[in-house]
Amino acid sequence: MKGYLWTGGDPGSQKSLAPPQTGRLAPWEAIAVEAVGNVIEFWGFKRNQGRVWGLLYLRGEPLTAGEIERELDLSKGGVSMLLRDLEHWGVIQRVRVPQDTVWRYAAETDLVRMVTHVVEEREASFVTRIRADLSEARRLAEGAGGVPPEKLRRLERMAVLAEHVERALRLFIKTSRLDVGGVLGAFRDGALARKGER
Amino acid sequence: MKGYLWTGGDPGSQKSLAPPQTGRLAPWEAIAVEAVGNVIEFWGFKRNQGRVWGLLYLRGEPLTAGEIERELDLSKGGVSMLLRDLEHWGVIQRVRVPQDTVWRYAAETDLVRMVTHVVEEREASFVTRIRADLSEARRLAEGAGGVPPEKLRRLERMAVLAEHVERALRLFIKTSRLDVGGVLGAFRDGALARKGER
DNA sequence: GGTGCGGTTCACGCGGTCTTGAACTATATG
DNA sequence: CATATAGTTCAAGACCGCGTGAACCGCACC
Repeated sequence: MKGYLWTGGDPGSQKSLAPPQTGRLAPWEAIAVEAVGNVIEFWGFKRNQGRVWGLLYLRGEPLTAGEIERELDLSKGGVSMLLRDLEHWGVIQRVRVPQDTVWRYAAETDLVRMVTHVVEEREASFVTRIRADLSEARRLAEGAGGVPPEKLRRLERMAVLAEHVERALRLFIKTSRLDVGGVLGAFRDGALARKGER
Repeated sequence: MKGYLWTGGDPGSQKSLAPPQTGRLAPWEAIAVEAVGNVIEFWGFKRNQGRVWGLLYLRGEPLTAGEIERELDLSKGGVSMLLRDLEHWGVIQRVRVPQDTVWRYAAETDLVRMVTHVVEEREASFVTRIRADLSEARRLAEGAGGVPPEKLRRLERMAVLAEHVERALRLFIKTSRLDVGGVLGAFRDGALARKGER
């Protein structure tokens, strides 16, 4: 389950060094983190990737893998992999505190941009694949001979449909991007006074 | 209970190639059917639901459950359930051929409408859920006291983000609908004399 | 060197989803 | 009524993705 972080020492000797409270998440934190988890899962990523990002974002300050592991009740290995993915996608950042040796992780604020980016890529390749399949089918059908022309027409219509769906999708991604551009302004962290940036 | 008479179109097309030539799918059919399966799965439905619809659409004439079972190599029970779902969503139609006792199933042409509809429903309830969670978290956090105001602001920003995403989504669904409206015109079957009601 | 700890990798197992196949219902036919 | 065939339901099992936890790596400090 959890633990494994604790294996070495007795629980009593918690280093006062880092974590203020080793306790669980505050209820409101738990709810918010869970919400992010749901969203991210909905978009086709792993739920825990969302939870990790959510925690990092809510806390605002960089956390260590160990802290994340404890707060979200994940395994050491799991946290490692999740962090790797998130960093790879550029939605979290690995930071080093001056005279500390451990890595800490901080949330980038453009989660959304990353999501749209990855989704876009996924979508695009997927859609092209579909269209390729459909035209392949059409080629075969035409070459085969003996295929009633009205069936060919059906195939053709499917291809048209696919194209239209593709267009709608691209449009969505674009608008989502733009729409989110506005959000990022408000969303972007940093100076409290800074508003309406970009 | 449900179902309509198959006031079938031109008998000529029916007998030419239609007779239970129950071999395997033609290669081009297989490819096309598979493509539909992929699409539908991508949208969060079962792959086989897409394959069944695709087959029915390509064939253009109503097929029996047995034929579907054979062509797509599915189990009897599975076909039954798949057909039930598809019919329930209104993307296939149950038809009865005059002096025959078995049910046959024909593809409606508005697969896309159904997809956007179901997706819309799913999306909508999902998004509202998320927003409810976030405001709940915010309520709790405010009530708890001792929560740094800047954390409250983070929560708030997440809620804003959620709203924006929601807006983008609705927009997508709407445009997709419209976009597809055009498609349906071309997509709608003209080859067979079909009683289009709805 | 050795010990401790942060970090990574990966085989295994759990949990959830989809499919199967058999039991069962319903309906027609002689 | 017996028989056959279409259709439905559901428990059992195949399948697959994810997270776990142990083994492993590497660095720091003693």
